[in-house]
Amino acid sequence: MGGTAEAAGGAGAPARRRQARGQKRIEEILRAAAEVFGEQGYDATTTNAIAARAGISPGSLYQFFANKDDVARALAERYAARLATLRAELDTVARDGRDLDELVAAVLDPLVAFNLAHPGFKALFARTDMPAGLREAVAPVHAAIHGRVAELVGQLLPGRPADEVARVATVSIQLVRGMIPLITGAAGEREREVMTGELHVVVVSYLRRQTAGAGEPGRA
Amino acid sequence: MGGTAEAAGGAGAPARRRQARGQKRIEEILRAAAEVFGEQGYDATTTNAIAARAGISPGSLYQFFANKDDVARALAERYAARLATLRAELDTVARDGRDLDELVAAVLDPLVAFNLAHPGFKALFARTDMPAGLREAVAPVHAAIHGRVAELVGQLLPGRPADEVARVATVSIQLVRGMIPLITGAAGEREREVMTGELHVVVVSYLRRQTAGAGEPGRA
DNA sequence: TGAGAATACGAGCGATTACTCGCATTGTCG
DNA sequence: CGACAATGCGAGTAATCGCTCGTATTCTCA
Repeated sequence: MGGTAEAAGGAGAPARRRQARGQKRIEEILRAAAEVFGEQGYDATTTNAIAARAGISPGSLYQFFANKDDVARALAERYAARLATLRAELDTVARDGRDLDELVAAVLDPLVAFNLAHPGFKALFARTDMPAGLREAVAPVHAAIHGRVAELVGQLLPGRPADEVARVATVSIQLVRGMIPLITGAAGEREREVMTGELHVVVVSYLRRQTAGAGEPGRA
Repeated sequence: MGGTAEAAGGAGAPARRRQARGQKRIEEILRAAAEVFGEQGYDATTTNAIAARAGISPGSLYQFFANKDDVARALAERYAARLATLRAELDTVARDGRDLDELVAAVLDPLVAFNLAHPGFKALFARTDMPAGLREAVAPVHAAIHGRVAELVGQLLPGRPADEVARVATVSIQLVRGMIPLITGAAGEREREVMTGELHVVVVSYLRRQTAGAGEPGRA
């Protein structure tokens, strides 16, 4: 989880023994990084700014992280771990034979709440064009998220071929990624709720069309 | 339209007389910028790279554009002009009382084709987090696009309050912006067609739900 | 307690980038 | 042709940024 500092080369990394102080620093750095990423975006964020926000020197940051991408990777993995705790609940809800509305709400509501609680999340995941380093850093987490969504979609569309399920999952994720900025960037609480409702409508409408068993994908 | 070079300060700009050679250079610079923006993204694109792609020196670029953002602004306006030519056709289609499928197709198909033909477009418009300079540069064009979509949505949802129409337009645009990378980044022609179909399904499903006259927006 | 490891610092290095400037060339127009 | 403006060049400049390194401090543990 916490930072692959000092050479990601898997072979002979001695893996220095962290002190409690070091673990605390890592937490502070990641918290600071999340803040600045959320405020400025990934590209505009400087490592010195992260260090300053964390109240440490630039050199200290590099005691724990190999480079800027490594900070992003660690932060992404941290987010993935937090999201993973939602998984159990989701599976439970999915197995209960509720209607689509409740199912989608059970997924979207915690997800929206997560995005509001962690402003740095969208800076790492909700971008359409990423610099190469960032893309590689978050790729595994992206894949994990897609896998989980595909599981849910698979339960929703039983008997569909795997590539179709994967496609519906990809599109669903993209819909959420596209709408999240409208929600997190909403002017007030009221507008945020309205936009969250719109996201709900969008996803439900799309999935309903899929469950309706349209034989040929795409338009008539 | 073509580049606000040399001080955007509105007052006493002498507006130098362009020679034919200069106009040609401006075209070449914008073409080069569109290419590099499309390949590298806005942040990663350097002004020197644009100049090199255009086959000119860095200094010559600044003969015509005040800075990097100014290039983006000029390119955005150029795109806006091209898109404006589609407007007349769209209005014609909209007034004919066709069904929603055809209407959406009439909007989306040229739009997808436009994105495929102009790879730099998405670098300027399909981003969720933009650096401040780029946001300001493309803001007017964004507003213009939103206005046109709102017109279409207004014809589709007669009698709805303006803020509702505006919201449906915003969401629709966001759906397209979110899905475009899936289409332009598709592996082959087949996948691209499939993803275009999915975009069509998404937008039609969403709009159908809106036209169905759901009294309260959002979820039940 | 003492030795070695982990943590901490922050000035500054090397590389990159947006942009400039002095000067040469080409076009315009009387 | 001659004067002036527009175009063109590309090495160079100032600023920024990711990251390093020498050194000082704190912690661990035998």
